[in-house]
Amino acid sequence: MRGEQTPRLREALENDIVSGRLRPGQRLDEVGLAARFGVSRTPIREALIQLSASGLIEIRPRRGAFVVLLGPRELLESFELMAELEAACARLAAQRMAACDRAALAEAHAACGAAVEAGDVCAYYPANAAFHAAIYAATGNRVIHGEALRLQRALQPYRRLQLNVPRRMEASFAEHEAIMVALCAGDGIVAAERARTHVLVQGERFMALLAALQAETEALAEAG
Amino acid sequence: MRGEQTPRLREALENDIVSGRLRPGQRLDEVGLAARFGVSRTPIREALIQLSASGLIEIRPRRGAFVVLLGPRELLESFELMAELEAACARLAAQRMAACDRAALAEAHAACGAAVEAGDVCAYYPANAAFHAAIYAATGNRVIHGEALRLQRALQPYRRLQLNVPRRMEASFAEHEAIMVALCAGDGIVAAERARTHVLVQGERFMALLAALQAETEALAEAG
DNA sequence: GTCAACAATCTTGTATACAAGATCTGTTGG
DNA sequence: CCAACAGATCTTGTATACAAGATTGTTGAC
Repeated sequence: MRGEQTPRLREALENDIVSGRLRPGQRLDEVGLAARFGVSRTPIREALIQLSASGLIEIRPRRGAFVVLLGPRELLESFELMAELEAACARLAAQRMAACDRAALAEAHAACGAAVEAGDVCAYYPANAAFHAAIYAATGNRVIHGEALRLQRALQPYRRLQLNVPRRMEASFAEHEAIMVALCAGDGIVAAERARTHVLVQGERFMALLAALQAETEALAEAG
Repeated sequence: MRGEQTPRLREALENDIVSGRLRPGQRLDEVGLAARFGVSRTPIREALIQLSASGLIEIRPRRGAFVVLLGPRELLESFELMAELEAACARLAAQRMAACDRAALAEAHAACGAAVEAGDVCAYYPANAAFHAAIYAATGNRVIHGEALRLQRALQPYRRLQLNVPRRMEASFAEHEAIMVALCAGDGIVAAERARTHVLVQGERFMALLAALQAETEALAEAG
């Protein structure tokens, strides 16, 4: 074997989970993954442990690894944490944003706008993520930046289900606009409040969809 | 082997790091640890990966695992994140605290008071940690609770150096008192601001001590 | 005397082997 | 016909073996 396998495996699996190729609740078989990636179980296990630490999968001792399926409570709680983190990021960013951060944010916002114009929901996903990531970066605090990114990724599989709500993309973009205005005005308090609400609204929208998801999951469980 | 080794190993190493038996910057030798715990390298490696994910150690590829030694910048950034998290916890706790949370918080606060009365800095450490943990718990949000605990543990090795500052213990206790007042009054805004300041003050006090620590570390590096 | 290149040694990363717990299945008894 | 149990099978958790990169110490040239 040439180099290090574990990082590659972790990224590949992370991608599969975040992109939805691996569904929440699905079991990850070590030997199967080992065969698929052409490596032994050892680096697979190490990658799984890392994914478990970042909250994307759950390892149940002697039972195996499962893509995390957040229940309603945990999902709501996670969105609440995300909302608080985003609010903190917005507050700090408003105080500290440098010129290059401003430019990056404007660019990300424009990309969101383009997706809205085109009515392209698929393009809005990554543009939206990049917009939020630009705010994290604008805090100038790499630790906060990293934590926010980690949580963003952990919630990504769920966000995916959500922008299909009619007119949600347009509403989201309008909220981004309002956040940007506050950020550029240097008003941390308002920016924080708008960011918090923006995320919490997503979380709440979710609960409705979650009910459907749960029902579907249970139906699948009964059927299987 | 009987049961699962990895969790035991992780906890033991975590303890060694948090308690300061393993110094920041120190290298962790896999075979040495394996011999010490009477297991093979495999579970040791898995425990190290978990510790790396929780931020207590850093794994440099092909180089080994090292107890994280935060530089001035990272330390300040980590304290800033902690401050934001604590502020969020205080705000949510003020809004939601149940009777049992109130009781637990009062008890933890009393324990801090006892340590102050006795002038026992060693007893104040865990009492202080318990007080903060009681606030996290009072949010009723287990995800936030868990994240706050994780970060608290990661910063513990550094906090250890800090309460030796003259009268810091008394000042810390007075700040706790002020936070409790706001929490019990249900004033989330004030509680959040006080909690944030409380943590940031710790972080800032640190920078002075850090200068000394860095100087010492560099001296050691030169000497060794 | 200092620096650079090389070899011996050590450590990590990965593969494979094996033991023990979990799951599944087929059978038996009610 | 269903429930419970015993054996077989599968999967995980750990140990060990081996290969490749990193470290260290030595030697030789300048």
